Amino acid sequence: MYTLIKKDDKTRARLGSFSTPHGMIDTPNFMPVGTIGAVKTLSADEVRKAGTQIMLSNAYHLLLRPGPDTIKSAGGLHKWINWPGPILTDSGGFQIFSLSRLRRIKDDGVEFRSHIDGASFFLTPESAVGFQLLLGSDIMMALDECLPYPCTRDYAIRSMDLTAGWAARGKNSFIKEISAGNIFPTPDSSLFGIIQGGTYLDLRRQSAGQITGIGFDGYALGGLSVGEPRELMYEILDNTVPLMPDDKIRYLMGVGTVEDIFESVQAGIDIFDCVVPTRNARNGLAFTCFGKVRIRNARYKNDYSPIDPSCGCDCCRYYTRSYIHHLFNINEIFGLKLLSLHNVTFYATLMKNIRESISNGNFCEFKKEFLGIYAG
RNA sequence: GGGGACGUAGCGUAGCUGGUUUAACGCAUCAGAUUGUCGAUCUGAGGAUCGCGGGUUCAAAUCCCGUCGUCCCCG
Repeated sequence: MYTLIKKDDKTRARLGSFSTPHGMIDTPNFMPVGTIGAVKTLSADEVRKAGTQIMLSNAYHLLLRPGPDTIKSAGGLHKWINWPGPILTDSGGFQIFSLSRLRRIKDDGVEFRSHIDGASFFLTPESAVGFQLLLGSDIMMALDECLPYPCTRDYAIRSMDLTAGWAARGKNSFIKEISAGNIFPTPDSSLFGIIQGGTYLDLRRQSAGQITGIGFDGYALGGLSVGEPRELMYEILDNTVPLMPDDKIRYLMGVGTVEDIFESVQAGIDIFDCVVPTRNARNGLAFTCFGKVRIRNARYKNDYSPIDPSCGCDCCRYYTRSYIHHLFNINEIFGLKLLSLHNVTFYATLMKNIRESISNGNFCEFKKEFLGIYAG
Protein backbone atom coordinates (compact mmCIF):
# COMPACT_ATOMS: atom_id res chain seq x y z
CA MET A 1 0.00 0.00 0.00
CA TYR A 2 1.46 3.28 -1.16
CA THR A 3 1.08 6.59 0.60
CA LEU A 4 2.00 9.75 -1.23
CA ILE A 5 3.44 12.22 1.23
CA LYS A 6 4.61 15.07 -0.89
CA LYS A 7 5.07 16.08 -4.50
CA ASP A 8 7.99 18.19 -5.58
CA ASP A 9 7.01 21.64 -6.84
CA LYS A 10 9.30 21.82 -9.82
CA THR A 11 9.55 18.19 -10.95
CA ARG A 12 7.55 14.99 -10.83
CA ALA A 13 9.65 13.74 -7.92
CA ARG A 14 7.62 12.54 -4.99
CA LEU A 15 8.05 11.50 -1.41
CA GLY A 16 6.08 8.58 -0.08
CA SER A 17 6.01 5.36 1.84
CA PHE A 18 4.97 1.83 1.09
CA SER A 19 3.76 -0.75 3.55
CA THR A 20 4.56 -4.43 3.28
CA PRO A 21 4.01 -7.44 5.53
CA HIS A 22 7.54 -6.95 6.78
CA GLY A 23 7.39 -3.26 7.44
CA MET A 24 7.32 0.12 5.75
CA ILE A 25 9.76 1.56 3.32
CA ASP A 26 10.32 5.21 2.53
CA THR A 27 10.35 6.26 -1.10
CA PRO A 28 12.23 7.03 -3.23
CA ASN A 29 14.22 3.97 -2.31
CA PHE A 30 16.78 1.57 -3.70
CA MET A 31 16.88 -2.21 -3.39
CA PRO A 32 20.23 -3.97 -3.37
CA VAL A 33 20.08 -7.15 -5.39
CA GLY A 34 20.24 -10.43 -3.50
CA THR A 35 19.39 -12.67 -6.39
CA ILE A 36 20.12 -15.97 -4.77
CA GLY A 37 19.10 -15.00 -1.29
CA ALA A 38 22.14 -12.97 -0.37
CA VAL A 39 23.45 -9.57 -1.26
CA LYS A 40 26.77 -10.99 -2.37
CA THR A 41 29.48 -10.87 0.30
CA LEU A 42 27.19 -9.31 2.93
CA SER A 43 25.17 -10.68 5.80
CA ALA A 44 21.55 -9.60 6.06
CA ASP A 45 22.52 -7.70 9.17
CA GLU A 46 25.23 -5.80 7.34
CA VAL A 47 22.79 -4.96 4.57
CA ARG A 48 20.38 -3.58 7.14
CA LYS A 49 23.08 -1.59 8.95
CA ALA A 50 24.08 -0.08 5.63
CA GLY A 51 20.69 1.62 5.68
CA THR A 52 18.86 -0.73 3.35
CA GLN A 53 15.11 -0.95 3.92
CA ILE A 54 14.19 -3.46 1.24
CA MET A 55 16.08 -5.99 -0.81
CA LEU A 56 15.41 -7.88 -4.00
CA SER A 57 15.55 -11.58 -4.64
CA ASN A 58 14.97 -13.58 -7.75
CA ALA A 59 12.40 -16.32 -8.16
CA TYR A 60 14.07 -17.78 -11.24
CA HIS A 61 17.35 -18.41 -9.46
CA LEU A 62 15.69 -19.72 -6.32
CA LEU A 63 13.41 -21.98 -8.31
CA LEU A 64 16.43 -23.57 -9.97
CA ARG A 65 18.44 -23.73 -6.79
CA PRO A 66 17.63 -24.73 -4.13
CA GLY A 67 14.09 -25.25 -5.46
CA PRO A 68 10.72 -24.52 -3.84
CA ASP A 69 10.67 -27.32 -1.28
CA THR A 70 13.83 -26.24 0.50
CA ILE A 71 12.65 -22.71 1.08
CA LYS A 72 9.16 -23.80 1.99
CA SER A 73 10.53 -26.24 4.56
CA ALA A 74 12.83 -23.53 5.87
CA GLY A 75 9.80 -21.46 6.74
CA GLY A 76 10.01 -19.00 3.89
CA LEU A 77 12.65 -16.82 2.36
CA HIS A 78 12.84 -14.20 5.13
CA LYS A 79 13.52 -16.73 7.81
CA TRP A 80 15.85 -18.76 5.63
CA ILE A 81 18.14 -15.82 4.83
CA ASN A 82 17.65 -14.06 8.18
CA TRP A 83 16.31 -10.85 6.64
CA PRO A 84 13.40 -9.48 8.65
CA GLY A 85 12.60 -6.62 6.28
CA PRO A 86 10.63 -6.43 3.07
CA ILE A 87 11.67 -8.49 0.06
CA LEU A 88 10.68 -7.86 -3.52
CA THR A 89 10.99 -10.86 -5.78
CA ASP A 90 11.48 -10.67 -9.48
CA SER A 91 9.48 -13.31 -11.30
CA GLY A 92 12.41 -14.47 -13.37
CA GLY A 93 11.14 -13.15 -16.65
CA PHE A 94 14.33 -11.25 -17.20
CA GLN A 95 16.55 -14.25 -16.47
CA ILE A 96 14.61 -16.53 -18.76
CA PHE A 97 15.30 -14.12 -21.54
CA SER A 98 18.85 -13.31 -20.62
CA LEU A 99 20.28 -16.52 -19.18
CA SER A 100 18.33 -19.45 -20.43
CA ARG A 101 19.97 -21.25 -23.29
CA LEU A 102 16.76 -22.58 -24.68
CA ARG A 103 13.39 -21.02 -24.29
CA ARG A 104 10.12 -21.33 -26.07
CA ILE A 105 7.46 -18.75 -25.52
CA LYS A 106 3.92 -20.00 -25.67
CA ASP A 107 0.67 -18.31 -24.82
CA ASP A 108 0.61 -20.46 -21.72
CA GLY A 109 3.95 -19.38 -20.43
CA VAL A 110 7.56 -19.99 -21.20
CA GLU A 111 9.42 -23.25 -21.50
CA PHE A 112 13.10 -22.94 -20.73
CA ARG A 113 16.15 -24.87 -19.77
CA SER A 114 18.12 -24.08 -16.67
CA HIS A 115 21.29 -22.13 -17.40
CA ILE A 116 22.91 -24.26 -14.70
CA ASP A 117 22.18 -27.85 -15.61
CA GLY A 118 19.90 -27.72 -18.61
CA ALA A 119 16.89 -29.08 -16.74
CA SER A 120 13.57 -28.17 -18.32
CA PHE A 121 11.06 -25.90 -16.64
CA PHE A 122 7.76 -24.47 -17.67
CA LEU A 123 6.93 -21.18 -16.04
CA THR A 124 3.45 -19.76 -16.34
CA PRO A 125 2.03 -16.50 -15.06
CA GLU A 126 0.23 -18.58 -12.44
CA SER A 127 3.22 -20.62 -11.33
CA ALA A 128 5.37 -17.49 -11.17
CA VAL A 129 2.90 -16.00 -8.69
CA GLY A 130 2.57 -19.29 -6.85
CA PHE A 131 6.27 -19.65 -6.38
CA GLN A 132 6.73 -16.09 -5.19
CA LEU A 133 3.90 -16.60 -2.71
CA LEU A 134 5.61 -19.71 -1.49
CA LEU A 135 8.79 -17.72 -0.93
CA GLY A 136 6.79 -15.36 1.25
CA SER A 137 7.62 -12.40 -0.94
CA ASP A 138 6.36 -9.00 0.15
CA ILE A 139 6.23 -7.69 -3.38
CA MET A 140 5.80 -10.09 -6.28
CA MET A 141 6.37 -9.27 -9.88
CA ALA A 142 4.11 -10.52 -12.64
CA LEU A 143 5.75 -12.67 -15.28
CA ASP A 144 6.78 -10.57 -18.26
CA GLU A 145 8.88 -10.75 -21.35
CA CYS A 146 11.84 -8.41 -21.28
CA LEU A 147 12.72 -7.23 -24.76
CA PRO A 148 16.24 -6.73 -25.94
CA TYR A 149 17.40 -3.52 -27.58
CA PRO A 150 17.06 -3.00 -30.43
CA CYS A 151 13.87 -4.84 -31.21
CA THR A 152 11.50 -4.62 -34.14
CA ARG A 153 8.21 -2.87 -33.70
CA ASP A 154 6.28 -5.97 -34.72
CA TYR A 155 7.94 -8.06 -32.09
CA ALA A 156 7.56 -5.33 -29.48
CA ILE A 157 3.81 -5.25 -30.15
CA ARG A 158 3.40 -9.00 -29.88
CA SER A 159 5.52 -9.11 -26.75
CA MET A 160 3.63 -6.24 -25.16
CA ASP A 161 0.34 -8.06 -25.69
CA LEU A 162 1.83 -11.27 -24.36
CA THR A 163 3.06 -9.49 -21.23
CA ALA A 164 -0.35 -7.91 -20.75
CA GLY A 165 -2.09 -11.27 -21.09
CA TRP A 166 0.29 -12.82 -18.60
CA ALA A 167 -0.24 -9.88 -16.25
CA ALA A 168 -3.99 -10.42 -16.21
CA ARG A 169 -3.58 -14.11 -15.51
CA GLY A 170 -1.05 -13.40 -12.81
CA LYS A 171 -3.44 -11.00 -11.15
CA ASN A 172 -6.28 -13.52 -11.21
CA SER A 173 -4.06 -16.20 -9.85
CA PHE A 174 -2.85 -13.89 -7.09
CA ILE A 175 -6.39 -13.06 -6.00
CA LYS A 176 -7.36 -16.70 -6.06
CA GLU A 177 -4.34 -17.86 -4.06
CA ILE A 178 -4.68 -15.16 -1.44
CA SER A 179 -8.39 -15.73 -0.94
CA ALA A 180 -7.78 -19.46 -0.72
CA GLY A 181 -5.30 -18.79 2.05
CA ASN A 182 -2.60 -20.69 0.23
CA ILE A 183 0.98 -21.11 1.38
CA PHE A 184 2.08 -17.83 2.96
CA PRO A 185 -1.06 -15.76 2.82
CA THR A 186 0.04 -12.29 3.71
CA PRO A 187 -2.91 -9.90 3.48
CA ASP A 188 -0.68 -6.95 2.80
CA SER A 189 1.58 -8.52 0.21
CA SER A 190 1.57 -7.01 -3.23
CA LEU A 191 1.66 -7.94 -6.87
CA PHE A 192 3.14 -5.48 -9.33
CA GLY A 193 2.47 -5.33 -13.04
CA ILE A 194 5.20 -4.55 -15.53
CA ILE A 195 4.89 -2.11 -18.39
CA GLN A 196 6.84 -3.06 -21.50
CA GLY A 197 6.67 -1.82 -25.09
CA GLY A 198 10.33 -1.63 -25.99
CA THR A 199 11.55 1.79 -26.97
CA TYR A 200 8.42 2.75 -28.86
CA LEU A 201 6.73 5.62 -27.07
CA ASP A 202 3.26 4.82 -28.30
CA LEU A 203 3.66 1.16 -27.31
CA ARG A 204 4.84 2.22 -23.86
CA ARG A 205 1.70 4.30 -23.50
CA GLN A 206 -0.41 1.45 -24.75
CA SER A 207 1.26 -1.00 -22.40
CA ALA A 208 0.76 1.39 -19.50
CA GLY A 209 -2.92 1.43 -20.36
CA GLN A 210 -3.10 -2.36 -20.53
CA ILE A 211 -1.32 -2.96 -17.26
CA THR A 212 -2.95 -0.22 -15.21
CA GLY A 213 -6.27 -1.37 -16.63
CA ILE A 214 -5.79 -4.73 -14.99
CA GLY A 215 -5.04 -3.07 -11.69
CA PHE A 216 -2.04 -3.82 -9.53
CA ASP A 217 -0.67 -2.72 -6.18
CA GLY A 218 2.22 -1.07 -7.93
CA TYR A 219 3.58 -0.58 -11.42
CA ALA A 220 6.98 -1.27 -12.84
CA LEU A 221 8.74 -0.18 -15.97
CA GLY A 222 10.65 -3.08 -17.45
CA GLY A 223 12.93 -3.49 -20.41
CA LEU A 224 14.86 -0.27 -19.86
CA SER A 225 18.57 0.26 -19.47
CA VAL A 226 19.15 -2.73 -21.68
CA GLY A 227 21.52 -0.92 -24.01
CA GLU A 228 19.41 1.91 -25.37
CA PRO A 229 20.79 5.46 -25.24
CA ARG A 230 20.20 7.19 -21.91
CA GLU A 231 18.30 10.01 -23.52
CA LEU A 232 15.88 7.49 -24.99
CA MET A 233 15.26 5.98 -21.57
CA TYR A 234 14.64 9.43 -20.10
CA GLU A 235 12.26 10.24 -22.93
CA ILE A 236 10.33 7.04 -22.27
CA LEU A 237 10.18 7.86 -18.56
CA ASP A 238 8.89 11.35 -19.24
CA ASN A 239 6.18 9.97 -21.49
CA THR A 240 5.20 6.87 -19.54
CA VAL A 241 5.45 7.70 -15.85
CA PRO A 242 2.60 10.26 -16.02
CA LEU A 243 0.37 7.40 -17.17
CA MET A 244 1.15 5.41 -14.03
CA PRO A 245 -1.41 6.10 -11.30
CA ASP A 246 -0.46 8.71 -8.77
CA ASP A 247 -1.69 6.65 -5.85
CA LYS A 248 0.45 3.61 -6.67
CA ILE A 249 4.15 3.04 -6.22
CA ARG A 250 6.31 3.17 -9.35
CA TYR A 251 9.26 0.89 -9.85
CA LEU A 252 11.95 1.22 -12.49
CA MET A 253 13.50 -2.22 -12.87
CA GLY A 254 17.22 -2.72 -13.14
CA VAL A 255 18.25 0.93 -12.79
CA GLY A 256 20.79 2.12 -12.14
CA THR A 257 23.58 4.54 -12.06
CA VAL A 258 23.63 7.59 -9.82
CA GLU A 259 22.74 9.84 -12.74
CA ASP A 260 19.91 7.55 -13.84
CA ILE A 261 18.44 7.51 -10.35
CA PHE A 262 18.36 11.30 -10.11
CA GLU A 263 16.76 11.57 -13.54
CA SER A 264 14.25 8.85 -12.78
CA VAL A 265 13.26 10.23 -9.39
CA GLN A 266 12.77 13.53 -11.15
CA ALA A 267 10.50 11.75 -13.61
CA GLY A 268 8.42 10.33 -10.78
CA ILE A 269 9.93 6.91 -10.06
CA ASP A 270 9.77 5.64 -6.47
CA ILE A 271 11.88 2.51 -6.25
CA PHE A 272 14.84 1.00 -8.01
CA ASP A 273 16.93 -2.12 -8.01
CA CYS A 274 20.28 -2.53 -9.62
CA VAL A 275 23.37 -4.67 -9.48
CA VAL A 276 25.60 -1.65 -10.00
CA PRO A 277 26.60 -0.99 -6.38
CA THR A 278 27.34 -4.63 -5.59
CA ARG A 279 28.66 -5.89 -8.89
CA ASN A 280 30.87 -2.89 -9.38
CA ALA A 281 32.09 -3.23 -5.81
CA ARG A 282 33.32 -6.71 -6.66
CA ASN A 283 34.99 -5.31 -9.74
CA GLY A 284 36.85 -2.71 -7.70
CA LEU A 285 34.67 0.31 -8.36
CA ALA A 286 33.52 2.37 -5.38
CA PHE A 287 30.98 5.19 -5.48
CA THR A 288 31.63 8.31 -3.49
CA CYS A 289 30.23 11.81 -3.21
CA PHE A 290 33.21 12.91 -5.25
CA GLY A 291 32.70 10.40 -8.03
CA LYS A 292 33.88 6.94 -8.84
CA VAL A 293 36.95 5.44 -7.23
CA ARG A 294 38.58 2.65 -9.23
CA ILE A 295 40.39 1.18 -6.30
CA ARG A 296 42.74 -0.91 -8.47
CA ASN A 297 44.30 2.25 -9.87
CA ALA A 298 47.94 2.69 -8.91
CA ARG A 299 47.26 6.15 -7.48
CA TYR A 300 45.66 4.55 -4.42
CA LYS A 301 48.63 2.39 -3.50
CA ASN A 302 49.74 4.82 -0.82
CA ASP A 303 46.50 6.68 -0.29
CA TYR A 304 45.72 6.35 3.40
CA SER A 305 42.41 8.17 3.28
CA PRO A 306 39.08 6.34 3.41
CA ILE A 307 37.11 5.48 0.27
CA ASP A 308 34.71 8.31 1.05
CA PRO A 309 35.56 10.62 3.95
CA SER A 310 31.93 11.66 4.26
CA CYS A 311 30.72 8.05 4.62
CA GLY A 312 30.04 6.44 7.98
CA CYS A 313 30.18 2.79 6.94
CA ASP A 314 32.62 0.42 8.62
CA CYS A 315 34.68 0.26 5.45
CA CYS A 316 35.24 4.00 5.51
CA ARG A 317 35.60 4.18 9.28
CA TYR A 318 38.27 1.53 9.65
CA TYR A 319 40.06 0.98 6.34
CA THR A 320 42.11 3.00 3.88
CA ARG A 321 42.14 3.13 0.10
CA SER A 322 45.68 1.84 0.24
CA TYR A 323 44.63 -1.30 2.11
CA ILE A 324 41.64 -1.98 -0.10
CA HIS A 325 43.78 -1.39 -3.19
CA HIS A 326 46.12 -4.03 -1.84
CA LEU A 327 43.27 -6.46 -1.17
CA PHE A 328 42.05 -6.12 -4.76
CA ASN A 329 45.53 -6.43 -6.15
CA ILE A 330 46.08 -9.75 -4.49
CA ASN A 331 42.52 -10.89 -5.13
CA GLU A 332 41.54 -11.15 -1.51
CA ILE A 333 37.83 -11.71 -0.90
CA PHE A 334 37.74 -9.24 1.97
CA GLY A 335 38.21 -6.40 -0.51
CA LEU A 336 35.01 -7.38 -2.32
CA LYS A 337 33.16 -7.30 0.96
CA LEU A 338 34.48 -3.91 2.04
CA LEU A 339 33.56 -2.20 -1.20
CA SER A 340 30.18 -3.95 -1.29
CA LEU A 341 29.46 -2.68 2.19
CA HIS A 342 30.48 0.80 1.19
CA ASN A 343 28.55 0.90 -2.08
CA VAL A 344 25.36 -0.43 -0.53
CA THR A 345 25.74 2.21 2.18
CA PHE A 346 26.40 4.85 -0.45
CA TYR A 347 23.21 4.00 -2.33
CA ALA A 348 21.09 3.87 0.82
CA THR A 349 22.50 7.20 1.93
CA LEU A 350 21.95 8.70 -1.49
CA MET A 351 18.28 7.71 -1.40
CA LYS A 352 17.90 9.06 2.10
CA ASN A 353 19.37 12.38 1.02
CA ILE A 354 17.11 12.46 -2.02
CA ARG A 355 14.09 11.90 0.22
CA GLU A 356 15.21 14.67 2.53
CA SER A 357 15.69 17.04 -0.36
CA ILE A 358 12.17 16.37 -1.62
CA SER A 359 10.88 16.79 1.89
CA ASN A 360 12.72 20.10 2.19
CA GLY A 361 11.56 21.23 -1.22
CA ASN A 362 15.04 21.48 -2.70
CA PHE A 363 15.37 18.32 -4.80
CA CYS A 364 16.51 20.22 -7.89
CA GLU A 365 19.17 22.08 -5.99
CA PHE A 366 20.35 18.92 -4.30
CA LYS A 367 20.51 17.06 -7.62
CA LYS A 368 22.48 19.84 -9.25
CA GLU A 369 24.86 20.20 -6.34
CA PHE A 370 25.38 16.47 -5.91
CA LEU A 371 25.95 15.71 -9.57
CA GLY A 372 28.15 18.77 -9.91
CA ILE A 373 30.58 17.28 -7.42
CA TYR A 374 29.97 13.64 -8.34
CA ALA A 375 30.52 14.04 -12.07
CA GLY A 376 32.88 16.99 -11.83
C1' G B 1 89.15 -31.67 -18.15
C1' G B 2 85.25 -34.02 -21.87
C1' G B 3 80.22 -33.90 -23.80
C1' G B 4 75.30 -31.76 -24.18
C1' A B 5 71.15 -28.22 -23.63
C1' C B 6 69.57 -23.40 -23.20
C1' G B 7 69.90 -17.64 -23.15
C1' U B 8 63.68 -13.58 -26.88
C1' A B 9 59.37 -7.66 -22.29
C1' G B 10 59.05 -8.06 -14.94
C1' C B 11 57.99 -13.74 -15.15
C1' G B 12 56.93 -18.09 -18.35
C1' U B 13 57.11 -19.22 -23.42
C1' A B 14 56.36 -19.31 -29.27
C1' G B 15 59.01 -18.24 -33.53
C1' C B 16 64.73 -20.74 -34.78
C1' U B 17 64.96 -26.28 -42.24
C1' G B 18 66.89 -17.34 -43.20
C1' G B 19 62.36 -13.39 -46.38
C1' U B 20 53.80 -11.77 -44.23
C1' U B 21 54.64 -5.94 -43.01
C1' U B 22 56.25 -2.83 -36.92
C1' A B 23 59.27 -10.16 -33.30
C1' A B 24 53.90 -13.29 -31.28
C1' C B 25 51.29 -15.33 -26.83
C1' G B 26 49.93 -16.12 -21.51
C1' C B 27 50.60 -14.01 -16.68
C1' A B 28 51.98 -9.41 -14.47
C1' U B 29 51.75 -3.84 -15.09
C1' C B 30 48.73 0.62 -16.69
C1' A B 31 43.90 2.43 -18.16
C1' G B 32 38.58 1.93 -19.58
C1' A B 33 33.73 -0.65 -19.81
C1' U B 34 30.14 -3.05 -16.49
C1' U B 35 22.24 -1.07 -15.24
C1' G B 36 15.57 -6.98 -13.12
C1' U B 37 24.27 -10.34 -10.55
C1' C B 38 29.48 -11.36 -12.70
C1' G B 39 34.88 -13.60 -7.28
C1' A B 40 32.67 -13.22 -14.61
C1' U B 41 33.91 -11.02 -19.10
C1' C B 42 35.38 -7.61 -22.64
C1' U B 43 38.30 -3.42 -24.69
C1' G B 44 42.61 -0.60 -25.12
C1' A B 45 47.84 0.91 -23.65
C1' G B 46 52.99 0.56 -22.21
C1' G B 47 57.02 -2.73 -22.15
C1' A B 48 62.15 -6.65 -25.84
C1' U B 49 68.29 -2.92 -30.15
C1' C B 50 65.90 -11.58 -29.56
C1' G B 51 72.92 -12.53 -23.75
C1' C B 52 77.34 -9.96 -26.00
C1' G B 53 80.95 -9.44 -30.24
C1' G B 54 82.13 -10.67 -35.07
C1' G B 55 81.07 -13.24 -39.78
C1' U B 56 78.05 -15.20 -44.11
C1' U B 57 73.93 -12.99 -47.07
C1' C B 58 70.29 -8.51 -50.99
C1' A B 59 68.10 -10.07 -46.11
C1' A B 60 69.83 -12.96 -39.44
C1' A B 61 65.94 -13.98 -33.31
C1' U B 62 66.82 -17.85 -37.14
C1' C B 63 73.10 -20.06 -40.32
C1' C B 64 78.66 -19.92 -38.82
C1' C B 65 82.74 -18.47 -35.34
C1' G B 66 84.12 -16.48 -30.79
C1' U B 67 82.74 -15.01 -25.96
C1' C B 68 79.94 -14.57 -21.35
C1' G B 69 76.14 -16.78 -18.34
C1' U B 70 72.80 -20.79 -16.55
C1' C B 71 71.66 -25.88 -16.17
C1' C B 72 72.54 -31.22 -17.02
C1' C B 73 75.65 -35.63 -17.94
C1' C B 74 80.58 -38.05 -17.87
C1' G B 75 85.42 -38.02 -15.50
